[in-house]
Amino acid sequence: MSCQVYQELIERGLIYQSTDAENLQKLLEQAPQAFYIGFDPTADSLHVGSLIPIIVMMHLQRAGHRPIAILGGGTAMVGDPSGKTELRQMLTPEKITENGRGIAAQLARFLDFSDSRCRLINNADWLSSLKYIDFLRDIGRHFSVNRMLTAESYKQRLESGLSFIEFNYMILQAYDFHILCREHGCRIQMGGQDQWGNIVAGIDLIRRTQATEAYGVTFPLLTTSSGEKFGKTAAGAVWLAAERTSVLDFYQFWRNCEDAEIGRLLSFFTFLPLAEIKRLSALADQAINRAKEILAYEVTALVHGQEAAATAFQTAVSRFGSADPELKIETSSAVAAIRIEKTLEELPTLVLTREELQKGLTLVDLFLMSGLNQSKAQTRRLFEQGGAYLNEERISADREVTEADFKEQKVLIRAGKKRFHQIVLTG
RNA sequence: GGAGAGGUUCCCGAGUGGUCAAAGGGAACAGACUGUAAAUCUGUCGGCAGCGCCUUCGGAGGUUCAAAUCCUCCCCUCUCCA
Repeated sequence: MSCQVYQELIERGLIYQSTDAENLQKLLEQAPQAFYIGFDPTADSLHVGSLIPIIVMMHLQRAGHRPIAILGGGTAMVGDPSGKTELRQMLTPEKITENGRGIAAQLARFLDFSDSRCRLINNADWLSSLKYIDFLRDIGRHFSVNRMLTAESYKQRLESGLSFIEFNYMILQAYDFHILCREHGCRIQMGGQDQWGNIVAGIDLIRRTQATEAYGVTFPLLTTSSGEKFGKTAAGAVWLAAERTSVLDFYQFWRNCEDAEIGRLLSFFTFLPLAEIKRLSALADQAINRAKEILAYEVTALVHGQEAAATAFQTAVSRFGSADPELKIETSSAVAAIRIEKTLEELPTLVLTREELQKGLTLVDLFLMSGLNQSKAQTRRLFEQGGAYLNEERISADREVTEADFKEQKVLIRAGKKRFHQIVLTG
């Protein structure tokens, strides 16, 4: 097993803070360790925000450690106040189970679940059957309310309001850690920066109940330059599921990152060697676009596979041009091997039948159906502002769409410079 | 339980009877400039069969020619007291 993982994680900037770094590193170097990260089943797909925990799990699993992904089926019934300004809406148990299935399927793409090398456990298994009085006596007595109130996550909420149910979240998460430590020998918990208080609470609990030293690690919180949460676009969150965010949109999300972010994003989200990342992120002016292509390709390949990533790359290149057509910039990324075929384009597509067309469709309808716009008013505005194109010709006013618009059964519509959709006619 | 403050369009936040689809800022979208970047500038930013209609200012009623603005009840949040 590799002894360097912890160091590697630090160098990649993936570690924001940790308890007792020295001993934690020793622990990781001595023997394979079980560690856990929790995932909230708030949707049936993960989004790019969950990618950091996943990547860290991959790093550690590759180094021989045993990841445990905890599906927060039990804790989702309560709602974590950390990093949130108000009470989250509660999910039904059915929805949580359903979402859990989707998340489990996605995790399987990143982690090796064979021979119990990675486990997925739902904390509802032990949380939902808890007896209140027993729990208070066995676990609750170990918690000091005075101490809990000093947690940063609660401090914020003390100003805006915190309900008792949320106040209990920390205890439940600590209890998860306690159970995992006892039942699975898991002594390390990791999570986002906002999880620090919850993690430390678990460590304290384990020390008291099991006289065992446990460790915690948090990841940095990624934000955009304007302080927004990373991974949000006009269309909403960037999802890992292709049905929710098309592969091309996913690729473009990374391709359009800011210059200043490229180094961090490469080291967080790709497995390229650090030396290479350093070199790529030092590229100046237009050359930095190659680094963005590499980033976009690598992350897309990780999430959607090499083939889909290559297609997205070629589509983008044939649309916008290549950042490094002569391949002058060295990289170990597989993107370097992709031959650029001028005509290859696979755009998000909407299939339309002849009957539908003959019933009468306007340009506005087309933009709406493609999902490029949310309302007719929004689409008309786009037309007025000169941001709408049909087959690369600017649309100045709405009109009926006819078969004459279709070339080889296809039309291309475009909103702004970067958003495309293709409509294919059948039947 | 008592006293006070408050719930406004994606977010923050003005608005106390008509001129309010609701100031201002942020985010977002489009255009210009560029490198599919940043910054900047300009425009837009509830919906619809577009100069008119419909829905919106915590919820339900009411007063009025007319309500986000007044009244009643209810729900929720905060502060202080018990």
